[in-house]
Amino acid sequence: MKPEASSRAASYHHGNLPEQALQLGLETVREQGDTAIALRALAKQLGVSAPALYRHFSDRDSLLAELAIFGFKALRRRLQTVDQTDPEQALVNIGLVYVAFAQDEPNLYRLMFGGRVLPKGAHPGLDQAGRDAFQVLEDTIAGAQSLGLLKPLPLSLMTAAAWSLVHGLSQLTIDGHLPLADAEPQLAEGVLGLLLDGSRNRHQQ
Amino acid sequence: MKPEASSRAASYHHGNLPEQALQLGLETVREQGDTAIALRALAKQLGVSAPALYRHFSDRDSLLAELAIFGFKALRRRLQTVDQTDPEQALVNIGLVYVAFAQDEPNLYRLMFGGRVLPKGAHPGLDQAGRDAFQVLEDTIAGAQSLGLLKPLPLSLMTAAAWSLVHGLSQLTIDGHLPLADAEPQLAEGVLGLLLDGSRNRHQQ
DNA sequence: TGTACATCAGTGAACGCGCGTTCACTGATGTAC
DNA sequence: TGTACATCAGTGAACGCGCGTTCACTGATGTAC
Repeated sequence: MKPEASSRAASYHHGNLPEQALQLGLETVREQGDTAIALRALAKQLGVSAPALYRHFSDRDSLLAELAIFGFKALRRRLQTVDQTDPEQALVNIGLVYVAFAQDEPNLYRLMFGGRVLPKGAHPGLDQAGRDAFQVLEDTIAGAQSLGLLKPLPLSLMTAAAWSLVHGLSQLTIDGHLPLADAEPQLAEGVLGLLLDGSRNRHQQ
Repeated sequence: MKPEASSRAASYHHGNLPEQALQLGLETVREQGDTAIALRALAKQLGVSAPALYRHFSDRDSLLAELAIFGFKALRRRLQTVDQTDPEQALVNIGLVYVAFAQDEPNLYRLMFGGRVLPKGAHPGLDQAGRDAFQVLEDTIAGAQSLGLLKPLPLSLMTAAAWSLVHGLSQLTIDGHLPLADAEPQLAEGVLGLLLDGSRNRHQQ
């Protein structure tokens, strides 16, 4: 058992370097974006030599990947808070929650979907975390579709449309191209409503 | 008049350094992304000293901004090629052209919408170029709306929805999260169709 | 047409910087018997 | 309970690097008269 693992750091053996490195890395990303992450600077702030980090992260990209994984897990958790009892409401709400996440965590969201950083496939854990988050969205749509609420089009098409819309709206708002949610709170709802109207099965009932 | 401006460079006075720097910068972005842009490296490749570039660009960011402006102008030009005679067809086509542009120029598109690079407002010319491109999209929607083809909702809402969708679809495909256009050519059309259906004025005629 | 001068567009050298990463190492911990 | 040993998690020093940017400068060009 680790001696007082969480409270005070041991002198030589640090005890929870990886956790603290990720924690500090997360704060750095949040405040200054992913380009501000530097292993040397991180180590210095943690009071540890730079090579020590290489015990726990094979290189800078791996640390960034772990931060992105953390982001996807957080996103997934947020998406899972959406009440699924009313499938149609759930569709709108999951979109709103998605966009709200991006707006709460702009820099983390940019890292997750940076594109420049870490080509897909380089970090299997990252790809999986992304798929896991995406899965919640897809399940919600599949649920509504199985009840006949949505057009009988391929699920992949419906989810691609929904994901594109919320992702685009997220990016454009956090980059200042469109007004933020708190500036125009009904924007996201209106936008989602348009897509939902187009996805609805009108021949039903 | 400049002596043989386009053909051969003068020995001391270069003649068209800024143009060549942008040209080479553009190639670099296209091939390696915006993070690969370095003024010193650029100067070296152009056979010129690094400080020479500072005659024409106040700093690295200004050069990046000019490349992004070029990108927005190119996008605008592409969007303007869309035939506007049938307003409804134009809506779909402008979306397809938008996404095709991003897929043809992934790294340039990422620079234009990077978010990390150059906070909005820092480069007035860049913001203007972005608005100019966006304007073509908005005009197309306004045209269709004025004919009563679309729901009588605020234009800003309709354009936000359309832009979000095409932007999101662009980003997700160029980053490998969704299949590319040539892998699944009908995806973009289907996605756009869903939004269009939701935007149509059903009480008309 | 010629000349003085301002301006423009380059130059080489240097500043100061922090970066990622590797190396050979040492101190601390865990484990088998 | 004690000891030998493997393993783990740190260390300081160094490599090699290219970066953005500033400085004082010089060569080339354009212009007024």
